[in-house]
Amino acid sequence: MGRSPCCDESGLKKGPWTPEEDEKLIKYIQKHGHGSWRALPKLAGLNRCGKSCRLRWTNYLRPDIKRGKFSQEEEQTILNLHSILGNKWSAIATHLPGRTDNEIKNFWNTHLKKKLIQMGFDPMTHRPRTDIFSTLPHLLALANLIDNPSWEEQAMRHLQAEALQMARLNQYLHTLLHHQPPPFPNTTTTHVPADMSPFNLLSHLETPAAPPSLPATFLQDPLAPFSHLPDLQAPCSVVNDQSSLSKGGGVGHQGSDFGAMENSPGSSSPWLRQNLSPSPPSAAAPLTENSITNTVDACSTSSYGGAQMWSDLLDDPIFHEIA
DNA sequence: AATTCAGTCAACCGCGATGGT
DNA sequence: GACCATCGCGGTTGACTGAAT
Repeated sequence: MGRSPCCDESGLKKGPWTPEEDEKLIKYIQKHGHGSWRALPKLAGLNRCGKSCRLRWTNYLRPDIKRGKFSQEEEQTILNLHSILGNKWSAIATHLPGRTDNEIKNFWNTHLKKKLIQMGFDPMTHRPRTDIFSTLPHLLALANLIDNPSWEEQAMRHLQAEALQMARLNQYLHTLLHHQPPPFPNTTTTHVPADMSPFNLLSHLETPAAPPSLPATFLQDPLAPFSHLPDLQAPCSVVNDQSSLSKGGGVGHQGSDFGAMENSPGSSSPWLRQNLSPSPPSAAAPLTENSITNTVDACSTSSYGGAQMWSDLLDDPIFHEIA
């Protein structure tokens, strides 16, 4: 339980590593493996603490480390995983081969976080921000509407776009419900069919077909269909499954992801995903009146994050003003 | 050319978790 | 069960670099 004293020891070198130190560390680990990190520096002839050696190896010297810019795919994967896992950088890193948790964390803090903020999303919850600053885009949009002679048309488009999000959310929930959850004897070792992965399900949301109404039992207790699953609260099984997501979606997640979807701050990732997609919502297939009605009914009563989105929307005076 | 500023990223720090005795 | 050593994680810092002034 106690803290490691290694970094408190005086006389040990700190700061940037020299090429000579790197070489010593690489040669030693290649020959002997790292074994005990605490013992390693002495054995390798380094005047560093074990912690520093471990960090240098795992974040920089490891042979399988991928360098260079993050691809669009990697960026999307990070966004998706962060919406579910939060700041679990090591867990996210297990789904991005060759990337370190430190690298992903830095990329998040320097790029993705800002990107989300600029788009009006809370980077922690992945949901539209409701504070004073985030209403600015709304205000600007409203100003445009007032200035524009065809504001009714724009308002209708705005409403359609919002409703489209709800329709997709509804469809997503429906898809979740209609996949029979497999028996999970053990959450850490069991794989689920590919389609059970929330990310694979997300990919089904391309077409906003008229979503069916949700069963009343679901509206009362959305988690009930999954109540037999062990450990609904813990999203950590994602961490244990090294095979999913980044490897092309061939293998899915474990069942506890449902718990993660429900309990994690980022349960509105479909919403975010749509908003980050290159094509604007209004470019998608038209909504039917029925789908909008169903969506509003479902989302306003379910406990899924979408309900909160909807209630946020209803609480938004600007939304009312436009409507 | 010098200075300032902002962005990036390697490295450090502190804490909790884990495993051994 | 208590204690201790070690590991691993996430937050933060600070050096470095390139762009802007």
